[in-house]
Amino acid sequence: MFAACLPGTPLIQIGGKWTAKIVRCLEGGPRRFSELMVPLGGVTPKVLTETLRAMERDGLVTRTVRGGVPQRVDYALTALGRTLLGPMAACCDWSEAHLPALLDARDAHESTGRPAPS
Amino acid sequence: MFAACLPGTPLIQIGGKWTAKIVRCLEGGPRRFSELMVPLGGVTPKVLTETLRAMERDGLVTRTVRGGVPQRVDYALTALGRTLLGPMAACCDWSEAHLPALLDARDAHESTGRPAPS
DNA sequence: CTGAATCCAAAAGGATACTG
DNA sequence: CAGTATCCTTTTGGATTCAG
Repeated sequence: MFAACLPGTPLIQIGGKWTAKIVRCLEGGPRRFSELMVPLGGVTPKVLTETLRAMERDGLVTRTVRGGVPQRVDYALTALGRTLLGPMAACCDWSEAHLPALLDARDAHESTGRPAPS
Repeated sequence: MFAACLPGTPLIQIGGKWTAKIVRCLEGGPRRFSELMVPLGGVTPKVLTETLRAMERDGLVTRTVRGGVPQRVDYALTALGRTLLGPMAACCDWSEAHLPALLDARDAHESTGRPAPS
């Protein structure tokens, strides 16, 4: 979802489908596994685990196991992870401002360009 | 590569693997099909066509067929497409500043966390 | 030159069930 | 609660070939 679009380098894509939302969910402080599951809306534990592991590997989040009978694990942004908040905000601002226009264009194109796809 | 990460909306991903680089290639003005092929480094015509068609459908680029014996087609950013340059620059700045740190973290994690994956 | 057609491999994401 | 283990579907991107 987040492309490292340096002109001279091969294209690198950072993160998967859920990375952006996870970063925003962690913006306000550490969250538990289940506290991430719910607001993400329908992500499966397998995918959430994979994504969080990848982000941990990349130094974007920390994973803290806090024992106890109902096990508890906290995820939090690292300093590096917080540096993503800036560009992420730029993307969100763009979405709020221009995504409707993009979707309008998409609808319009489907109406004019291909009236009967049957 | 470009996630519309509004908190309340379902996640929408804008563009594919090459969208970011295409936008940057078009930043300086219209480009022809073959002028996009080369700097993108190894994209196949099929994928480039698909990506450009999607961007045209979304109102991000215009496609202008200029006849002639060697056929010529120009692609250019629309006003909407140019609004992407801002957030895109933020992403590129982030990449330049923090991508090395991310890759370092990735290497370090692979060394410490899993010494013998055989 | 531009791009459509076909076929294909890999990866991402998801459903479901089970474990410490 | 916080995952792990399997299996599966869909999507994406690519190689190759052919056409206007």
